[in-house]
Amino acid sequence: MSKQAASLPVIDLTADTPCCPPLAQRRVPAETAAVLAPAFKALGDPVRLQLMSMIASAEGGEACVCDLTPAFDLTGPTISHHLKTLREAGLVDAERRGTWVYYRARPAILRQLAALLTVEPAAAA
Amino acid sequence: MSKQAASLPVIDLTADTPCCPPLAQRRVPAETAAVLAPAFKALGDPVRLQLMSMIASAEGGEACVCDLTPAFDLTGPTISHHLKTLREAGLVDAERRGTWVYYRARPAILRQLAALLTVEPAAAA
DNA sequence: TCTCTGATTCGACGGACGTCAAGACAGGCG
DNA sequence: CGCCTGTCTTGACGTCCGTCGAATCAGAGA
Repeated sequence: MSKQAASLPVIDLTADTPCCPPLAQRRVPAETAAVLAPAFKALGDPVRLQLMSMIASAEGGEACVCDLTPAFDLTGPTISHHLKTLREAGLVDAERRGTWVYYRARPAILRQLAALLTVEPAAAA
Repeated sequence: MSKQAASLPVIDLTADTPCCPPLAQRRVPAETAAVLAPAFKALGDPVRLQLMSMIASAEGGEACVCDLTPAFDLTGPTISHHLKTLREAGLVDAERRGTWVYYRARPAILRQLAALLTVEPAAAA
């Protein structure tokens, strides 16, 4: 899914307006599923889930690769690969400032994913 | 039948009490990531995302495999395989009634995943 | 009991994924 | 300029994933 944005029906994941009602409310159309599934897939790895959390919860809203890498028993290239996956899924943004590269979360898509998974508190009681 | 908990550090995904603060609020520990990542991974396929939605949004809260299968251009065994994946991820429950098998969503884990992805409306503006 | 239908399991195949070592690129500093 | 540090890309390897056809299992009904 490296070229996920290249030829798929585009849904603007950066928009602040939610594109989709909750998954449990209306059946998710195939095009929506094709666009959002890669984002869930990107979160479907323990390392990437932790990376995402470290970035999103970092002070100032951004985290340096140099702080991320030593938190795992993995090589630099592997962490870089996971960060690229998160980037291509639209979950984070990267910016180089001098020697270091900083990653920043994209809250809009996180909100969309959360909205999709939302279930009414009493819906299943 | 959810064997997903076979050898992992157990977090009770069926509990109604949320186990985790939002991903953007506190760094997700490795054990939590190891438990929740498989659930995201299970949703990381367009077919399973649609299956999940069809089940969760079905009237009566449950859907028959016989209604699910013809909605895709896939063979029965393939759909069955995807349903098994959702089952092992703890996202759905299956029950056989006579000839047919019915699937039902597990709202508790959906709520946990949604809670994990929650970001404060103004937190990142 | 035998058969028919619905659903799952088994075995196999091609492709994608996670990981690493080695090399390339970018920017700061003598 | 040349070196050093930090990050990314490349190429490779083994494993897991999505899909199918064929076989198997579970109930219903004649």
